[in-house]
Amino acid sequence: MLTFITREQDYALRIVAMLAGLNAGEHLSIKELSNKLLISKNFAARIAHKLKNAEVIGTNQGVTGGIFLKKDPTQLSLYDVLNVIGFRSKFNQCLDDSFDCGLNAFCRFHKFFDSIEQNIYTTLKEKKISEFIISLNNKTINKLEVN
Amino acid sequence: MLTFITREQDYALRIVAMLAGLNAGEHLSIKELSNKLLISKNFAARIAHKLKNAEVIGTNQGVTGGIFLKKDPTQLSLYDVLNVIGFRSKFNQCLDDSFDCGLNAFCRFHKFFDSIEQNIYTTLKEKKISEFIISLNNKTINKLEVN
DNA sequence: CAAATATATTACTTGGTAGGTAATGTTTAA
DNA sequence: TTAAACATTACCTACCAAGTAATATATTTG
Repeated sequence: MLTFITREQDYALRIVAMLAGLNAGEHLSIKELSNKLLISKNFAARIAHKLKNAEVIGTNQGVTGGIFLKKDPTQLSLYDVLNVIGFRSKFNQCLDDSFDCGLNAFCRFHKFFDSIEQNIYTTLKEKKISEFIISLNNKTINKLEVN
Repeated sequence: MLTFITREQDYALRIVAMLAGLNAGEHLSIKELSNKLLISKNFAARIAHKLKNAEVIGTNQGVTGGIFLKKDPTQLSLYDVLNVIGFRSKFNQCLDDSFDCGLNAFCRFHKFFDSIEQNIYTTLKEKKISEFIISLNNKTINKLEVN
């Protein structure tokens, strides 16, 4: 099954959405986050590292360490987060710059696919993380949490 | 790079769009189609076979054989064609029925992704092949054609 | 200062599959 | 009969999403 966003990108969104629910000055360990969000700790750590490099989150090392949101969640779009994880999905391969399909720009499919893709990207840029906050104490997690 | 539609599905659209440009009673050989549309002959034949099984196209065997559109192109949607080639793309894996993401239906990302996906599918069902006809003699093909 | 526990970083594995190739059969017009 | 069309299936293979593993480094705390 093809998807437009990867698991890794999806996880990044979840992580940021949960950090957005913290109060100022608070942080969360990757261990706790990964348990709550059902992501492997190693995978979550790698994602966190990318988010840190992009300065979307900040990190504290050491025994009481953790990660926290660095950007304003009302200004941080879903696209911004996806982009950190290498978002480069295309609706159709012909929309990729490096792709020469042989049928030139007069192809009507090309134009149509392009308009769909632009709608998607526009929407992802409009929607901000603040609209998707995941509460630490929410009851929506239905799997056993490991301590 | 992730895409929402596969090469094979894209090729199927092109083939049907070119057949839609024929006059009643005309047909085209797979060899000629595959040359015009820059698809390998074997690959095109496999796609044509699927389209025939779904009764989207008809075929004539033998030395003067070829394939032709069987459905009314003003009624045949892009979705119809894609579906023949196993279209089951999802915007995000969490939208797949068989996927349990652990965060339940209250997840706001899920609802948001679902709305995007519904928009895409609705659009693909609304758009008909007749809007995308590829002319046999068009000048949009810029690669050398093999005989 | 040593132990515990956090993040940092990179290397490796693996399962699935998109995309294409190859080979052989069957049909039909000339 | 032969050439050329479609029919059908088997196979290949390169890529990569997704996850695992291992080790290094930082920091608090008793």
